[in-house]
Amino acid sequence: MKKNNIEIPSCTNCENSAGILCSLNIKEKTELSCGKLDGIFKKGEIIFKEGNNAYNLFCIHKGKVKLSKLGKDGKEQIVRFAKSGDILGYRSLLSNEPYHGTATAMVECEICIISKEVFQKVNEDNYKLSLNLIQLLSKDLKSAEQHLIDVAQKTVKERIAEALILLVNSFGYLEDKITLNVNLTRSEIADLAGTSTETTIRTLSQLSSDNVIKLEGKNILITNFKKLVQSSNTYD
Amino acid sequence: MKKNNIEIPSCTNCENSAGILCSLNIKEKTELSCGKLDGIFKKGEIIFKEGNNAYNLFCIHKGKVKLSKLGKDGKEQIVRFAKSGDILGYRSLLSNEPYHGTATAMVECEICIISKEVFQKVNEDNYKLSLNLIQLLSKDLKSAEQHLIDVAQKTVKERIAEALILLVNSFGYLEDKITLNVNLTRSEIADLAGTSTETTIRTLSQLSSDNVIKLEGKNILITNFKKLVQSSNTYD
DNA sequence: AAAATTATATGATTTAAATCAATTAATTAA
DNA sequence: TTAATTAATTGATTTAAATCATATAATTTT
Repeated sequence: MKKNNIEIPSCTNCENSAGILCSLNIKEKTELSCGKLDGIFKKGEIIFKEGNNAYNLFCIHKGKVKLSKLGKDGKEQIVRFAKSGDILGYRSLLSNEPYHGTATAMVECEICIISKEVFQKVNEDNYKLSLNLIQLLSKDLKSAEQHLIDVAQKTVKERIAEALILLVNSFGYLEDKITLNVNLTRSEIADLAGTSTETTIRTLSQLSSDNVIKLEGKNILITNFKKLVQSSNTYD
Repeated sequence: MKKNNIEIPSCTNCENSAGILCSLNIKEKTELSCGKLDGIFKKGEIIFKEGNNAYNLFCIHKGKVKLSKLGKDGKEQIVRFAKSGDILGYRSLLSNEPYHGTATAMVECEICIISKEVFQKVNEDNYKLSLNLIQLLSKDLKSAEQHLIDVAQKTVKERIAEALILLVNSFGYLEDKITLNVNLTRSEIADLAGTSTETTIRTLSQLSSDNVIKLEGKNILITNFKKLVQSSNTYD
Protein backbone atom coordinates (compact mmCIF):
# COMPACT_ATOMS: atom_id res chain seq x y z
CA MET A 1 0.00 0.00 0.00
CA LYS A 2 1.10 3.49 -0.78
CA LYS A 3 0.28 6.34 1.62
CA ASN A 4 1.09 9.16 -0.68
CA ASN A 5 0.27 12.18 -2.75
CA ILE A 6 -3.42 11.41 -3.07
CA GLU A 7 -5.77 12.74 -0.50
CA ILE A 8 -9.26 11.37 -0.14
CA PRO A 9 -11.75 13.96 1.15
CA SER A 10 -13.13 13.80 4.67
CA CYS A 11 -16.31 11.78 5.12
CA THR A 12 -18.15 15.10 5.35
CA ASN A 13 -17.20 15.89 1.76
CA CYS A 14 -17.19 12.37 0.35
CA GLU A 15 -19.01 12.20 -2.95
CA ASN A 16 -20.09 8.60 -2.39
CA SER A 17 -23.73 8.61 -1.48
CA ALA A 18 -24.75 5.00 -1.38
CA GLY A 19 -22.55 3.63 1.40
CA ILE A 20 -23.60 2.90 4.92
CA LEU A 21 -21.51 5.67 6.46
CA CYS A 22 -23.30 8.24 4.35
CA SER A 23 -26.26 8.11 6.70
CA LEU A 24 -24.22 9.64 9.50
CA ASN A 25 -24.63 13.28 10.46
CA ILE A 26 -21.86 15.84 10.05
CA LYS A 27 -20.62 15.55 13.60
CA GLU A 28 -20.28 11.79 13.33
CA LYS A 29 -18.63 12.00 9.92
CA THR A 30 -16.13 14.47 11.29
CA GLU A 31 -15.42 12.17 14.20
CA LEU A 32 -14.96 9.23 11.87
CA SER A 33 -12.68 11.14 9.51
CA CYS A 34 -10.49 12.41 12.30
CA GLY A 35 -7.22 10.60 12.04
CA LYS A 36 -8.16 8.40 9.12
CA LEU A 37 -5.43 7.31 6.74
CA ASP A 38 -5.74 7.35 2.98
CA GLY A 39 -4.27 4.39 1.14
CA ILE A 40 -3.80 3.38 -2.43
CA PHE A 41 -3.79 -0.32 -3.17
CA LYS A 42 -2.58 -1.54 -6.51
CA LYS A 43 -4.37 -4.20 -8.51
CA GLY A 44 -3.80 -7.56 -6.89
CA GLU A 45 -2.62 -6.07 -3.62
CA ILE A 46 -4.03 -7.53 -0.42
CA ILE A 47 -5.90 -5.09 1.81
CA PHE A 48 -6.26 -7.48 4.71
CA LYS A 49 -5.76 -11.18 5.15
CA GLU A 50 -7.99 -13.90 6.55
CA GLY A 51 -6.93 -14.78 10.08
CA ASN A 52 -5.00 -11.58 10.78
CA ASN A 53 -5.87 -9.43 13.74
CA ALA A 54 -8.31 -6.67 12.92
CA TYR A 55 -7.31 -3.15 13.82
CA ASN A 56 -8.96 -1.12 11.09
CA LEU A 57 -12.11 -0.41 9.22
CA PHE A 58 -11.63 0.00 5.48
CA CYS A 59 -13.94 2.24 3.52
CA ILE A 60 -13.63 2.00 -0.22
CA HIS A 61 -13.57 5.46 -1.73
CA LYS A 62 -12.89 4.22 -5.21
CA GLY A 63 -12.16 0.82 -6.65
CA LYS A 64 -13.23 -2.80 -6.73
CA VAL A 65 -12.44 -5.40 -4.11
CA LYS A 66 -12.98 -9.13 -3.87
CA LEU A 67 -13.49 -10.92 -0.57
CA SER A 68 -12.37 -14.50 -0.53
CA LYS A 69 -11.75 -17.34 1.85
CA LEU A 70 -9.42 -20.27 1.65
CA GLY A 71 -10.97 -23.69 1.39
CA LYS A 72 -9.66 -27.19 1.04
CA ASP A 73 -6.04 -27.45 -0.10
CA GLY A 74 -5.79 -23.69 -0.33
CA LYS A 75 -8.43 -23.42 -3.03
CA GLU A 76 -9.90 -19.94 -3.09
CA GLN A 77 -13.61 -19.28 -2.76
CA ILE A 78 -14.81 -15.78 -3.60
CA VAL A 79 -17.57 -14.90 -1.17
CA ARG A 80 -18.43 -11.31 -2.00
CA PHE A 81 -17.43 -8.15 -3.83
CA ALA A 82 -17.18 -4.60 -2.59
CA LYS A 83 -17.04 -1.25 -4.36
CA SER A 84 -17.11 2.50 -3.74
CA GLY A 85 -18.92 3.36 -0.54
CA ASP A 86 -18.72 -0.16 0.89
CA ILE A 87 -17.00 -0.83 4.18
CA LEU A 88 -14.86 -3.83 5.01
CA GLY A 89 -13.69 -5.36 8.23
CA TYR A 90 -16.46 -4.09 10.51
CA ARG A 91 -17.57 -7.57 11.49
CA SER A 92 -14.19 -8.42 12.89
CA LEU A 93 -13.91 -5.09 14.67
CA LEU A 94 -17.25 -5.38 16.40
CA SER A 95 -16.79 -9.03 17.31
CA ASN A 96 -13.15 -8.75 18.28
CA GLU A 97 -12.20 -11.47 15.89
CA PRO A 98 -9.55 -11.88 13.21
CA TYR A 99 -10.57 -10.94 9.69
CA HIS A 100 -12.90 -13.61 8.33
CA GLY A 101 -11.69 -13.36 4.78
CA THR A 102 -9.05 -11.88 2.55
CA ALA A 103 -9.74 -8.60 0.75
CA THR A 104 -7.88 -8.10 -2.51
CA ALA A 105 -7.88 -5.03 -4.74
CA MET A 106 -9.19 -5.99 -8.17
CA VAL A 107 -8.15 -2.65 -9.65
CA GLU A 108 -6.23 0.25 -8.16
CA CYS A 109 -8.22 1.27 -5.09
CA GLU A 110 -8.40 4.38 -2.94
CA ILE A 111 -9.34 3.35 0.54
CA CYS A 112 -9.88 5.20 3.82
CA ILE A 113 -8.48 3.43 6.82
CA ILE A 114 -10.28 4.14 10.07
CA SER A 115 -9.08 2.88 13.42
CA LYS A 116 -11.03 0.36 15.43
CA GLU A 117 -11.41 2.71 18.38
CA VAL A 118 -12.86 5.57 16.38
CA PHE A 119 -15.28 3.27 14.61
CA GLN A 120 -16.41 1.59 17.80
CA LYS A 121 -16.97 4.96 19.47
CA VAL A 122 -19.11 6.27 16.61
CA ASN A 123 -21.05 3.02 16.49
CA GLU A 124 -21.71 3.04 20.19
CA ASP A 125 -23.18 6.51 20.13
CA ASN A 126 -25.35 5.91 17.13
CA TYR A 127 -28.23 3.46 17.14
CA LYS A 128 -28.95 4.28 13.51
CA LEU A 129 -25.53 3.03 12.45
CA SER A 130 -25.88 -0.17 14.48
CA LEU A 131 -29.20 -0.81 12.86
CA ASN A 132 -27.70 -0.19 9.44
CA LEU A 133 -24.93 -2.62 10.21
CA ILE A 134 -27.45 -5.20 11.35
CA GLN A 135 -29.31 -4.74 8.10
CA LEU A 136 -26.12 -4.97 6.10
CA LEU A 137 -25.09 -8.16 7.86
CA SER A 138 -28.57 -9.46 7.41
CA LYS A 139 -28.37 -8.82 3.69
CA ASP A 140 -24.95 -10.44 3.44
CA LEU A 141 -26.16 -13.43 5.42
CA LYS A 142 -29.15 -13.76 3.16
CA SER A 143 -27.02 -13.80 0.05
CA ALA A 144 -24.48 -16.15 1.60
CA GLU A 145 -27.31 -18.57 2.35
CA GLN A 146 -28.63 -18.22 -1.16
CA HIS A 147 -25.17 -18.75 -2.58
CA LEU A 148 -24.89 -21.87 -0.43
CA ILE A 149 -28.10 -23.31 -1.83
CA ASP A 150 -27.05 -22.44 -5.34
CA VAL A 151 -23.73 -24.20 -5.01
CA ALA A 152 -25.39 -27.18 -3.38
CA GLN A 153 -28.21 -27.61 -5.84
CA LYS A 154 -27.58 -25.89 -9.12
CA THR A 155 -25.74 -27.06 -12.19
CA VAL A 156 -22.50 -25.43 -13.21
CA LYS A 157 -24.20 -23.59 -16.06
CA GLU A 158 -26.77 -22.13 -13.67
CA ARG A 159 -24.04 -21.14 -11.23
CA ILE A 160 -21.92 -19.46 -13.88
CA ALA A 161 -24.96 -17.53 -15.06
CA GLU A 162 -25.64 -16.56 -11.46
CA ALA A 163 -22.04 -15.45 -11.03
CA LEU A 164 -22.37 -13.17 -14.05
CA ILE A 165 -25.57 -11.71 -12.64
CA LEU A 166 -23.79 -11.05 -9.36
CA LEU A 167 -21.06 -9.22 -11.27
CA VAL A 168 -23.65 -7.11 -13.05
CA ASN A 169 -25.34 -6.28 -9.75
CA SER A 170 -22.06 -5.50 -8.03
CA PHE A 171 -20.28 -3.49 -10.68
CA GLY A 172 -22.72 -2.73 -13.47
CA TYR A 173 -21.84 -2.02 -17.07
CA LEU A 174 -19.56 0.29 -18.99
CA GLU A 175 -21.10 3.28 -20.79
CA ASP A 176 -22.33 0.99 -23.55
CA LYS A 177 -24.74 -0.54 -21.03
CA ILE A 178 -23.75 -4.00 -22.09
CA THR A 179 -20.09 -4.66 -21.25
CA LEU A 180 -19.46 -5.88 -17.72
CA ASN A 181 -17.64 -3.17 -15.80
CA VAL A 182 -15.19 -5.62 -14.23
CA ASN A 183 -12.61 -8.08 -15.43
CA LEU A 184 -12.09 -11.38 -13.69
CA THR A 185 -9.91 -14.18 -14.92
CA ARG A 186 -11.67 -17.41 -15.88
CA SER A 187 -10.13 -18.92 -12.81
CA GLU A 188 -11.64 -16.22 -10.59
CA ILE A 189 -15.07 -16.78 -12.12
CA ALA A 190 -14.52 -20.45 -11.32
CA ASP A 191 -13.64 -19.57 -7.73
CA LEU A 192 -16.83 -17.59 -7.49
CA ALA A 193 -19.10 -20.22 -9.00
CA GLY A 194 -17.39 -23.04 -7.18
CA THR A 195 -16.21 -24.98 -10.20
CA SER A 196 -13.05 -25.62 -12.20
CA THR A 197 -11.38 -23.23 -14.63
CA GLU A 198 -11.80 -25.56 -17.60
CA THR A 199 -15.48 -26.06 -16.92
CA THR A 200 -15.89 -22.31 -16.57
CA ILE A 201 -14.30 -21.72 -19.96
CA ARG A 202 -16.47 -24.33 -21.61
CA THR A 203 -19.62 -23.00 -19.95
CA LEU A 204 -18.87 -19.42 -20.93
CA SER A 205 -18.44 -20.40 -24.56
CA GLN A 206 -21.67 -22.35 -24.31
CA LEU A 207 -23.48 -19.26 -23.01
CA SER A 208 -21.84 -17.40 -25.82
CA SER A 209 -23.07 -19.76 -28.51
CA ASP A 210 -26.52 -19.58 -26.88
CA ASN A 211 -26.31 -15.82 -27.59
CA VAL A 212 -26.69 -14.99 -23.92
CA ILE A 213 -23.30 -13.32 -23.62
CA LYS A 214 -20.52 -12.33 -25.95
CA LEU A 215 -16.84 -12.81 -25.22
CA GLU A 216 -14.45 -10.12 -26.43
CA GLY A 217 -11.04 -10.83 -25.01
CA LYS A 218 -11.12 -10.01 -21.32
CA ASN A 219 -14.52 -8.39 -21.64
CA ILE A 220 -17.82 -10.09 -21.18
CA LEU A 221 -20.83 -8.47 -22.83
CA ILE A 222 -24.25 -9.35 -21.51
CA THR A 223 -26.19 -9.40 -24.74
CA ASN A 224 -29.37 -10.93 -23.33
CA PHE A 225 -29.84 -10.34 -19.63
CA LYS A 226 -33.28 -11.91 -19.56
CA LYS A 227 -31.92 -15.11 -21.04
CA LEU A 228 -29.05 -14.97 -18.56
CA VAL A 229 -31.52 -14.88 -15.68
CA GLN A 230 -33.34 -17.80 -17.24
CA SER A 231 -30.07 -19.69 -17.57
CA SER A 232 -29.43 -19.12 -13.88
CA ASN A 233 -32.79 -20.65 -13.01
CA THR A 234 -33.71 -18.10 -10.35
CA TYR A 235 -36.96 -16.45 -9.55
CA ASP A 236 -36.57 -13.76 -6.95
CA MET B 1 -49.57 -24.15 17.54
CA LYS B 2 -51.26 -24.57 20.87
CA LYS B 3 -51.57 -21.59 23.22
CA ASN B 4 -52.58 -23.49 26.26
CA ASN B 5 -52.13 -24.76 29.74
CA ILE B 6 -48.37 -24.37 29.80
CA GLU B 7 -46.90 -21.15 30.97
CA ILE B 8 -43.32 -20.22 30.25
CA PRO B 9 -41.81 -17.99 32.93
CA SER B 10 -41.11 -14.30 32.29
CA CYS B 11 -37.68 -13.49 30.87
CA THR B 12 -36.75 -12.29 34.34
CA ASN B 13 -37.14 -15.80 35.68
CA CYS B 14 -36.09 -17.76 32.62
CA GLU B 15 -33.68 -20.52 33.49
CA ASN B 16 -31.92 -20.34 30.15
CA SER B 17 -28.63 -18.62 30.65
CA ALA B 18 -26.83 -18.93 27.35
CA GLY B 19 -29.12 -17.02 25.03
CA ILE B 20 -28.63 -13.52 23.77
CA LEU B 21 -31.55 -12.05 25.68
CA CYS B 22 -30.05 -13.21 28.95
CA SER B 23 -27.64 -10.31 28.88
CA LEU B 24 -30.48 -7.85 29.35
CA ASN B 25 -31.11 -6.21 32.71
CA ILE B 26 -34.26 -6.79 34.73
CA LYS B 27 -36.05 -3.74 33.44
CA GLU B 28 -35.46 -4.72 29.83
CA LYS B 29 -36.41 -8.32 30.46
CA THR B 30 -39.64 -7.17 32.05
CA GLU B 31 -40.34 -4.94 29.08
CA LEU B 32 -39.66 -7.78 26.67
CA SER B 33 -41.82 -10.24 28.56
CA CYS B 34 -44.72 -7.86 28.78
CA GLY B 35 -47.40 -9.14 26.47
CA LYS B 36 -45.45 -12.12 25.18
CA LEU B 37 -47.35 -15.22 24.16
CA ASP B 38 -46.35 -18.75 25.06
CA GLY B 39 -46.72 -21.34 22.34
CA ILE B 40 -46.26 -25.06 22.06
CA PHE B 41 -45.26 -26.39 18.67
CA LYS B 42 -45.51 -30.08 18.01
CA LYS B 43 -42.81 -32.05 16.23
CA GLY B 44 -42.87 -31.19 12.55
CA GLU B 45 -44.98 -28.09 13.05
CA ILE B 46 -43.91 -24.94 11.21
CA ILE B 47 -43.10 -21.95 13.42
CA PHE B 48 -42.77 -19.51 10.58
CA LYS B 49 -42.46 -19.82 6.84
CA GLU B 50 -39.98 -18.44 4.36
CA GLY B 51 -41.42 -15.45 2.56
CA ASN B 52 -44.16 -14.68 5.09
CA ASN B 53 -44.37 -11.27 6.68
CA ALA B 54 -42.52 -11.04 9.98
CA TYR B 55 -44.46 -9.79 12.97
CA ASN B 56 -42.84 -11.67 15.81
CA LEU B 57 -39.64 -12.63 17.49
CA PHE B 58 -39.49 -16.24 18.60
CA CYS B 59 -37.43 -17.20 21.59
CA ILE B 60 -36.98 -20.90 22.12
CA HIS B 61 -37.55 -21.77 25.74
CA LYS B 62 -37.25 -25.47 25.19
CA GLY B 63 -36.86 -27.60 22.10
CA LYS B 64 -35.01 -28.04 18.86
CA VAL B 65 -35.66 -26.16 15.64
CA LYS B 66 -34.33 -26.44 12.12
CA LEU B 67 -34.05 -23.48 9.79
CA SER B 68 -34.32 -24.31 6.14
CA LYS B 69 -34.71 -22.66 2.79
CA LEU B 70 -36.20 -23.90 -0.40
CA GLY B 71 -33.89 -24.38 -3.35
CA LYS B 72 -34.26 -25.62 -6.86
CA ASP B 73 -37.44 -27.58 -7.55
CA GLY B 74 -38.49 -27.19 -3.93
CA LYS B 75 -35.52 -29.13 -2.60
CA GLU B 76 -34.93 -28.27 1.02
CA GLN B 77 -31.61 -26.99 2.29
CA ILE B 78 -31.11 -26.92 6.04
CA VAL B 79 -29.14 -23.80 6.87
CA ARG B 80 -28.98 -23.79 10.67
CA PHE B 81 -30.32 -25.23 13.89
CA ALA B 82 -31.61 -23.48 16.98
CA LYS B 83 -32.18 -24.62 20.54
CA SER B 84 -33.10 -23.38 24.04
CA GLY B 85 -32.15 -19.75 24.49
CA ASP B 86 -31.82 -19.04 20.79
CA ILE B 87 -33.93 -16.39 19.11
CA LEU B 88 -35.43 -16.60 15.65
CA GLY B 89 -36.81 -14.05 13.26
CA TYR B 90 -34.90 -11.01 14.51
CA ARG B 91 -33.20 -10.41 11.17
CA SER B 92 -36.50 -9.99 9.41
CA LEU B 93 -37.88 -7.78 12.17
CA LEU B 94 -34.95 -5.40 12.15
CA SER B 95 -34.72 -5.26 8.36
CA ASN B 96 -38.45 -5.12 7.74
CA GLU B 97 -38.27 -8.10 5.47
CA PRO B 98 -40.19 -11.35 5.16
CA TYR B 99 -38.78 -14.32 7.01
CA HIS B 100 -35.70 -15.55 5.17
CA GLY B 101 -36.21 -19.19 5.95
CA THR B 102 -38.68 -21.67 7.36
CA ALA B 103 -38.43 -22.69 11.01
CA THR B 104 -39.70 -26.15 11.84
CA ALA B 105 -39.99 -27.76 15.27
CA MET B 106 -37.86 -30.91 15.35
CA VAL B 107 -39.34 -31.99 18.67
CA GLU B 108 -42.12 -30.52 20.77
CA CYS B 109 -41.04 -26.95 21.46
CA GLU B 110 -41.99 -24.31 24.01
CA ILE B 111 -41.52 -20.93 22.44
CA CYS B 112 -42.05 -17.34 23.61
CA ILE B 113 -43.55 -15.10 20.99
CA ILE B 114 -42.60 -11.45 21.32
CA SER B 115 -44.09 -8.72 19.15
CA LYS B 116 -42.01 -6.80 16.67
CA GLU B 117 -42.76 -3.48 18.36
CA VAL B 118 -41.67 -4.57 21.80
CA PHE B 119 -38.48 -6.10 20.45
CA GLN B 120 -37.62 -3.05 18.36
CA LYS B 121 -38.18 -0.77 21.33
CA VAL B 122 -35.90 -2.78 23.60
CA ASN B 123 -33.26 -3.01 20.89
CA GLU B 124 -33.35 0.71 20.23
CA ASP B 125 -32.73 1.57 23.86
CA ASN B 126 -29.94 -0.89 24.32
CA TYR B 127 -26.64 -0.63 22.53
CA LYS B 128 -25.46 -3.81 24.23
CA LEU B 129 -28.25 -5.82 22.63
CA SER B 130 -27.55 -4.34 19.19
CA LEU B 131 -23.93 -5.24 19.55
CA ASN B 132 -24.85 -8.76 20.61
CA LEU B 133 -27.07 -9.08 17.58
CA ILE B 134 -24.30 -7.84 15.34
CA GLN B 135 -22.01 -10.45 16.84
CA LEU B 136 -24.63 -13.15 16.45
CA LEU B 137 -25.21 -12.24 12.82
CA SER B 138 -21.51 -12.10 12.33
CA LYS B 139 -21.14 -15.59 13.71
CA ASP B 140 -23.99 -16.90 11.58
CA LEU B 141 -22.52 -15.24 8.51
CA LYS B 142 -19.17 -16.78 9.22
CA SER B 143 -20.60 -20.25 9.48
CA ALA B 144 -22.78 -19.75 6.42
CA GLU B 145 -19.67 -18.80 4.45
CA GLN B 146 -17.82 -21.79 5.82
CA HIS B 147 -20.73 -24.04 4.96
CA LEU B 148 -20.68 -22.59 1.46
CA ILE B 149 -17.02 -23.42 0.98
CA ASP B 150 -17.56 -26.88 2.38
CA VAL B 151 -20.37 -27.63 0.00
CA ALA B 152 -18.42 -26.19 -2.91
CA GLN B 153 -15.16 -27.97 -2.26
CA LYS B 154 -15.53 -30.96 0.00
CA THR B 155 -16.43 -34.54 -0.82
CA VAL B 156 -19.69 -35.99 0.35
CA LYS B 157 -17.96 -37.98 3.06
CA GLU B 158 -16.33 -34.86 4.42
CA ARG B 159 -19.62 -32.99 4.32
CA ILE B 160 -21.52 -35.73 6.09
CA ALA B 161 -18.84 -35.84 8.78
CA GLU B 162 -19.11 -32.07 9.05
CA ALA B 163 -22.88 -32.30 9.34
CA LEU B 164 -22.53 -34.72 12.23
CA ILE B 165 -20.08 -32.38 13.94
CA LEU B 166 -22.54 -29.53 13.52
CA LEU B 167 -25.20 -31.68 15.16
CA VAL B 168 -22.89 -32.43 18.07
CA ASN B 169 -22.10 -28.75 18.47
CA SER B 170 -25.73 -27.73 18.21
CA PHE B 171 -27.39 -30.34 20.38
CA GLY B 172 -24.72 -32.33 22.17
CA TYR B 173 -25.03 -35.86 23.47
CA LEU B 174 -27.39 -37.83 25.64
CA GLU B 175 -26.28 -38.68 29.19
CA ASP B 176 -24.05 -41.42 27.84
CA LYS B 177 -21.86 -38.69 26.27
CA ILE B 178 -21.80 -40.54 23.01
CA THR B 179 -25.30 -40.71 21.50
CA LEU B 180 -26.30 -37.66 19.45
CA ASN B 181 -29.04 -35.78 21.28
CA VAL B 182 -31.09 -35.28 18.16
CA ASN B 183 -32.76 -37.44 15.55
CA LEU B 184 -32.81 -36.47 11.93
CA THR B 185 -33.99 -38.65 9.09
CA ARG B 186 -31.38 -39.69 6.54
CA SER B 187 -33.08 -37.38 4.13
CA GLU B 188 -32.70 -34.45 6.52
CA ILE B 189 -29.02 -35.18 6.97
CA ALA B 190 -28.83 -35.18 3.18
CA ASP B 191 -30.57 -31.78 3.08
CA LEU B 192 -28.02 -30.48 5.54
CA ALA B 193 -24.96 -31.85 3.77
CA GLY B 194 -26.31 -30.99 0.35
CA THR B 195 -26.40 -34.50 -1.06
CA SER B 196 -28.88 -37.25 -1.86
CA THR B 197 -30.55 -39.57 0.62
CA GLU B 198 -29.03 -42.70 -0.89
CA THR B 199 -25.54 -41.29 -0.79
CA THR B 200 -26.10 -40.21 2.81
CA ILE B 201 -27.12 -43.72 3.79
CA ARG B 202 -24.11 -45.25 2.06
CA THR B 203 -21.75 -42.70 3.58
CA LEU B 204 -23.11 -43.19 7.08
CA SER B 205 -22.60 -46.95 6.83
CA GLN B 206 -19.11 -46.29 5.52
CA LEU B 207 -18.35 -44.09 8.54
CA SER B 208 -19.82 -46.86 10.63
CA SER B 209 -17.58 -49.55 9.18
CA ASP B 210 -14.65 -47.15 9.66
CA ASN B 211 -15.58 -47.24 13.37
CA VAL B 212 -16.12 -43.50 13.46
CA ILE B 213 -19.78 -43.71 14.33
CA LYS B 214 -22.23 -46.42 15.27
CA LEU B 215 -25.76 -46.65 13.94
CA GLU B 216 -28.42 -47.91 16.32
CA GLY B 217 -31.78 -47.46 14.68
CA LYS B 218 -32.60 -43.77 14.70
CA ASN B 219 -29.69 -43.01 16.97
CA ILE B 220 -26.23 -42.08 15.86
CA LEU B 221 -23.42 -42.70 18.33
CA ILE B 222 -20.20 -40.79 17.87
CA THR B 223 -17.72 -43.45 18.90
CA ASN B 224 -14.60 -41.62 17.73
CA PHE B 225 -14.99 -37.86 17.59
CA LYS B 226 -11.37 -37.27 16.72
CA LYS B 227 -11.63 -39.54 13.71
CA LEU B 228 -14.87 -37.82 12.77
CA VAL B 229 -13.10 -34.47 12.69
CA GLN B 230 -10.37 -36.02 10.58
CA SER B 231 -13.00 -37.42 8.22
CA SER B 232 -14.44 -33.93 7.85
CA ASN B 233 -11.05 -32.60 6.84
CA THR B 234 -11.27 -29.40 8.89
CA TYR B 235 -8.70 -27.58 10.89
CA ASP B 236 -10.19 -24.68 12.80
C1' DA C 1 -54.09 -55.86 13.85
C1' DA C 2 -54.08 -54.84 9.16
C1' DA C 3 -53.29 -51.55 5.72
C1' DA C 4 -50.95 -47.69 4.20
C1' DT C 5 -47.46 -44.65 4.34
C1' DT C 6 -42.87 -43.28 5.09
C1' DA C 7 -37.98 -44.33 5.90
C1' DT C 8 -34.03 -47.15 5.17
C1' DA C 9 -31.20 -49.97 2.46
C1' DT C 10 -28.62 -51.86 -1.62
C1' DG C 11 -27.59 -52.79 -6.38
C1' DA C 12 -27.11 -51.16 -11.24
C1' DT C 13 -26.64 -47.41 -14.38
C1' DT C 14 -25.93 -42.86 -15.90
C1' DT C 15 -24.02 -38.41 -15.95
C1' DA C 16 -22.15 -34.03 -14.82
C1' DA C 17 -18.19 -32.24 -13.90
C1' DA C 18 -13.30 -32.88 -12.35
C1' DT C 19 -8.98 -34.09 -13.72
C1' DC C 20 -5.26 -34.90 -16.82
C1' DA C 21 -2.76 -33.55 -20.92
C1' DA C 22 -1.23 -30.67 -24.42
C1' DT C 23 -1.55 -26.26 -27.24
C1' DT C 24 -2.03 -21.59 -28.09
C1' DA C 25 -2.52 -16.85 -26.70
C1' DA C 26 -1.59 -13.03 -23.95
C1' DT C 27 0.94 -10.60 -20.34
C1' DT C 28 4.89 -9.38 -17.79
C1' DA C 29 9.65 -9.30 -16.86
C1' DA C 30 14.41 -9.32 -18.30
C1' DT D 1 12.08 -7.72 -28.39
C1' DT D 2 12.80 -11.70 -26.59
C1' DA D 3 12.21 -14.77 -22.97
C1' DA D 4 9.41 -16.27 -19.30
C1' DT D 5 5.37 -16.58 -17.00
C1' DT D 6 0.55 -16.71 -16.66
C1' DA D 7 -4.04 -17.27 -18.76
C1' DA D 8 -7.16 -19.34 -22.02
C1' DT D 9 -8.58 -23.12 -24.81
C1' DT D 10 -9.74 -27.75 -26.38
C1' DG D 11 -9.74 -32.78 -26.25
C1' DA D 12 -9.64 -37.27 -23.83
C1' DT D 13 -10.37 -39.78 -19.66
C1' DT D 14 -11.81 -40.65 -15.10
C1' DT D 15 -14.66 -40.42 -11.20
C1' DA D 16 -17.71 -39.05 -7.60
C1' DA D 17 -22.09 -38.81 -6.85
C1' DA D 18 -26.91 -38.60 -8.73
C1' DT D 19 -30.49 -41.17 -10.40
C1' DC D 20 -33.22 -45.16 -11.22
C1' DA D 21 -35.11 -49.39 -9.58
C1' DT D 22 -36.56 -52.51 -5.99
C1' DA D 23 -36.75 -54.49 -1.58
C1' DT D 24 -37.30 -54.41 3.18
C1' DA D 25 -38.09 -52.30 7.57
C1' DA D 26 -40.35 -49.21 10.52
C1' DT D 27 -43.96 -45.98 11.58
C1' DT D 28 -48.66 -44.21 11.25
C1' DT D 29 -53.22 -44.43 10.35
C1' DT D 30 -57.52 -46.68 10.07
